Amino acid sequence: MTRQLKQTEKSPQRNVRKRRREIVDAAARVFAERGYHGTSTQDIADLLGMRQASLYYYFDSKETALEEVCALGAAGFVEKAEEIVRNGLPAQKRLCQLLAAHIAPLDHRADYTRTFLNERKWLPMESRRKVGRMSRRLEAIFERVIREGIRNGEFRNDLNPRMTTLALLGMMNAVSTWYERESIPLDRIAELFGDLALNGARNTDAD
Amino acid sequence: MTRQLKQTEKSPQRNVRKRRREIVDAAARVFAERGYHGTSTQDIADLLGMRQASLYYYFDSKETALEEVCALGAAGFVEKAEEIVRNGLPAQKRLCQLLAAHIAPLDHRADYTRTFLNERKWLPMESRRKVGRMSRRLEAIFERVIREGIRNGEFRNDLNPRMTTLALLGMMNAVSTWYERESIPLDRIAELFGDLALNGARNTDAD
DNA sequence: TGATAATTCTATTGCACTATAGAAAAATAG
DNA sequence: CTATTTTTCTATAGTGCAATAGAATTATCA
Repeated sequence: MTRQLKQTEKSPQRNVRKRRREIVDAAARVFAERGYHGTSTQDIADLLGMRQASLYYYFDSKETALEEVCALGAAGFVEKAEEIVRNGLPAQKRLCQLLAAHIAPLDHRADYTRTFLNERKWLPMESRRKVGRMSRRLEAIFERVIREGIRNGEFRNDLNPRMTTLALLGMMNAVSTWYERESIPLDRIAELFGDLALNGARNTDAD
Repeated sequence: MTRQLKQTEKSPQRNVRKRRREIVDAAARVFAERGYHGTSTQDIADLLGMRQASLYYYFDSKETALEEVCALGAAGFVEKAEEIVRNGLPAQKRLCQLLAAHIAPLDHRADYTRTFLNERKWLPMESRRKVGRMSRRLEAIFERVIREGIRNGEFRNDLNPRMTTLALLGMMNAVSTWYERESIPLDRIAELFGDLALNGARNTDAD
């Protein structure tokens, strides 16, 4: 009896997990659309056809839902990047892969990534620091690839790894703000951005 | 008498304009800090040491204050750019000047530019379209300089002017999110970003 | 089926917020 | 000094919101 109860409390049933995830999905959608402060828990419930108060069976607070959305959003960026950084390819190639991998979730996980990018600043201290650490992990990956490229001569040795990282991430993150308006496929964006980052705009054929 | 009254209504006294501007300044500050939906009119009043209701002597609504902040924020970006685009210098030089001019207000008008960049999406239709037009004017300036650079051979002819513009603006706008943390002067950022945009990361001295 | 647990519901509390009304106070002008 | 205008104030209406309490419903399982 005690065991049964404990198990129920500690590891929620499959159905609870599933429903919880549906709610997080809905939250991500409205948070991305109207911002955290601009959405009411009623908005989330409406999207699911359930009552506002019923949400509190799954979440302690609106803030908790934001934490979950942001954590998933951040994870979507970091996971693939950690794979790429270790794959042993040339730094140029890895950098392009990092750019492509960073753009991808801006599309197929748009609600999560947009919420992570724009709304994480409203998280309470503790969880804000947590997603902050994930951000820094991602930045460190970019910096590491750039440093390795400089060391082995693929990249210019006067490159500032930190600023280059921030420039590239800013360039990529902004995609989420305009790519719905601009009719251009994501892989083409990745291609063009990779080329711009590696070669710049200047025409080197000129005399 | 009628003349006197009309004058009072149509062109507010110097003091009214001045006080109005103080309120807009305060609004910009809290909007930038806590977001539009995250700030109350009480927050704005607190910053000025006045009563919340007194704000309504100068503004019809919180929304009106946001409109004014965003309009000023947008103007700060466009004005200098329109000067630069016509100055007849080589496209490479003009592009670097555009980048530097775009970074500048992110510092000395930080509250206005951050509010413009992050909060304009909450504006009502009409004024959102108005600041949208200003954004497009700025983008058009970047695109024009890039096209001119391609035509005269300064830039690679396979450059995509639209995507390059969006890449560069994204890169620059992101500065507002991190430059307070990173201890690096703005002119150095402009220098590094200009160099990256023109020359890319690749080491062209390598064999 | 009937008992127990899981899930969703109705109803409500209490608070924070925008905006308005009109009085009070301060500034300005005759 | 008095009258008038400008500015700020107090007080409050009205709304929307997050969160809680506890009843009703639905699912699970012996």
